[in-house]
Amino acid sequence: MLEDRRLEVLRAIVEDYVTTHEPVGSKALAERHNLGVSPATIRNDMAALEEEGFIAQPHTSAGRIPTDLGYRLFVDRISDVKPISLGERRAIEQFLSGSVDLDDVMVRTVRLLAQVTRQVALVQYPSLTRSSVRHVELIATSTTRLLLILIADTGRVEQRQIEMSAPVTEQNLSDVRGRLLSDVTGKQFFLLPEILERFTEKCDPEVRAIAAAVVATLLDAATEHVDERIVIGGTAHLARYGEAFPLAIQPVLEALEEQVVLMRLMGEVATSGVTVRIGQETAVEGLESTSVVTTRYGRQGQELASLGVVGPTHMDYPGAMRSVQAVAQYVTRIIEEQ
Amino acid sequence: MLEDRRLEVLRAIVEDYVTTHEPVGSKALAERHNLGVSPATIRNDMAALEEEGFIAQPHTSAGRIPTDLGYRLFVDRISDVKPISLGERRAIEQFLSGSVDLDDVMVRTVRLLAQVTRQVALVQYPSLTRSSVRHVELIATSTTRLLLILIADTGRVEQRQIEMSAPVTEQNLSDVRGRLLSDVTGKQFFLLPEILERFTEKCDPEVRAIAAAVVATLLDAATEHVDERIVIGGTAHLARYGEAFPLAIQPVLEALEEQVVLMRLMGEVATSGVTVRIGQETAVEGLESTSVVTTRYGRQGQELASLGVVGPTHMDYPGAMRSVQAVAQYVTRIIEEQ
DNA sequence: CTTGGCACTCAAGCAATTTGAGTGCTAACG
DNA sequence: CGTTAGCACTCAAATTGCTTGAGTGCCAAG
Repeated sequence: MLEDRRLEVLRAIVEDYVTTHEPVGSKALAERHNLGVSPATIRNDMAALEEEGFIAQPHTSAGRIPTDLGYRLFVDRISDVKPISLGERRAIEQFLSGSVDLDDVMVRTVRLLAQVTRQVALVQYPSLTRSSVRHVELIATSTTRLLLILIADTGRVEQRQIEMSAPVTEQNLSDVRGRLLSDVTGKQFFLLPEILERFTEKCDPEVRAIAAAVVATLLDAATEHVDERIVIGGTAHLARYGEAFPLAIQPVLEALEEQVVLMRLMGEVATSGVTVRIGQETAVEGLESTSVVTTRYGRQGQELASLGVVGPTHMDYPGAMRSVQAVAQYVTRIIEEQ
Repeated sequence: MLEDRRLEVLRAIVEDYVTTHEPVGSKALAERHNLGVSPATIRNDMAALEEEGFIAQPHTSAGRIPTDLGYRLFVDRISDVKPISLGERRAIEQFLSGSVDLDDVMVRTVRLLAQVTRQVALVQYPSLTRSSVRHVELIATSTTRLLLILIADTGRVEQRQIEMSAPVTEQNLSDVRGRLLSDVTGKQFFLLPEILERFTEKCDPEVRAIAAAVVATLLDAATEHVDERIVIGGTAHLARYGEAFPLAIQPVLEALEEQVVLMRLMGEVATSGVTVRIGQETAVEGLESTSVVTTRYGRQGQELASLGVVGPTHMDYPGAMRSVQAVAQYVTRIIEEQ
């Protein structure tokens, strides 16, 4: 009972602080939320919450603001994530429909997410390793130059140049292409190393050089740095929290330009549900005063990649979680159509 | 003679202001640059320069800062662009070499440019219209679904889905593919509408449906929104000019997220040499207090696209022009190897 | 356990004052 | 005529002292 009210007080503090961005005092709380008790009682609760580390005072004569721990508790136990409205569903659907290719889907998604959450949005390209080969194409662009094109069932396309030391005949190329196609089409990318292990040996001696080069390039293209493509959008929203806040934007922008950081943010995500990392939990230098809300997208049990938003720790968590989840659902659907 | 010294004074003011970011006074000028005259004389020159609109005073008791017009004069008549050092050449070369595909080249270039200029960098993908068809591939991913892949000689790849209402046989597809390949390979993209005008008619009646769909999609992919891909990097540098300056970063970030704005910045560029647009000259809302330094890249007379940097009007123009030009040269070289 | 009362703290805002960098003007100089 | 020293003047920015009031913690009464 008493515990319950304390949580209510914390919720009220978080909600108020998120909207006003100013420390909230006991009086303001009593007025704005009908907690049914006087400011003095709220002060007692606040003292307890502060003792437990959920809220803090910037200075003696100020109100309280939630700590990272406070936000954590709020997210875990207090907030309820409402489903998005029909209007929002429609808006998302409309925004994402009519994409011409995967790049287009990614760009639209990141814009959409940035717009609805009013935060910085991140969208990772569908993982190659987790998808299957739709098609492989092998083209001679000159007698000694080949172009290998990989197409995944997500619509993702990778291409690599191959330089051959000896000229290649169309006949030989066609031979390799045919074998390759029948071996790998429809297979999952992560199985390719195994599948192609004996590919070269099984070829006629005269095409072995080609086969070897192609297999090497293909495996390289299918595994190397391949899940690293991430699109960012909405960075302008960072500037909104002008300088008033401990959120200095330079380190944040810097962190978001680091591939390693992005990979960490998008990679370490629970396979189901929405992941929220608050402040220090991001474990990234420069993002100490931001929170990251992410989720995976792609068919259940076979998630392709992650998407999410980055914002100040005093963000609207329920709203962000809601939007991230909804967008992930729609992207999943769109990608499956590709 | 007298005119000469005035220009020297302007140069000194620009150089000092660019490094210190503070209004410069007559005394400081006399000390730091050996102009051979006393502060009083410099004051007279400054009064004249102010009269002509090249410099201004933020307030009565402050030094002078260059106006946009002042920077203009500085860029046009005063600054000399030194060639880059051997070390820098090496660094650029090393940074760009070893790219695996076009996307990689673009990403590396934008990072490089942002790093050396310490500004926001913009790099536009090579224009399709200005390049030629290296290869076209047409693949059935199901009986009624085709995938069209366009490969330009710049290494750029575009792909589109085609939905057919009736099933397509491999035979018919192969027929269309063969005709298409022999018609368009090696041709410049902007000639395609003309070249393919009668393509469908010339086909056998039974493949006309396919031909029509393919031609329509191909022309669409080759012309529609196709030069709009621009990569941005180094936005963190914007935050460096903290809030101290009239350069509020939010409008700048917002502008840089607008496709239309980017196109305008990258599009309206002289075909040769480095273009500098200062302050208002950018003609973009939100970029009034920034300057844009751009140049085209790609073989002379057949430039493929633009690249450049965006920074505060009080930027190091000679340095930026130098770097932009040097990077453009190297990118041209790299792209030709692709 | 709750609440009104009250003394206490301290950031933030305001006004008054000082400081000094930088200017424009004038008169003298070569 | 261009240059320069001298000097009065201006005004942003920094410093200081003061006031205000939001918000607190604690205590005693309900």
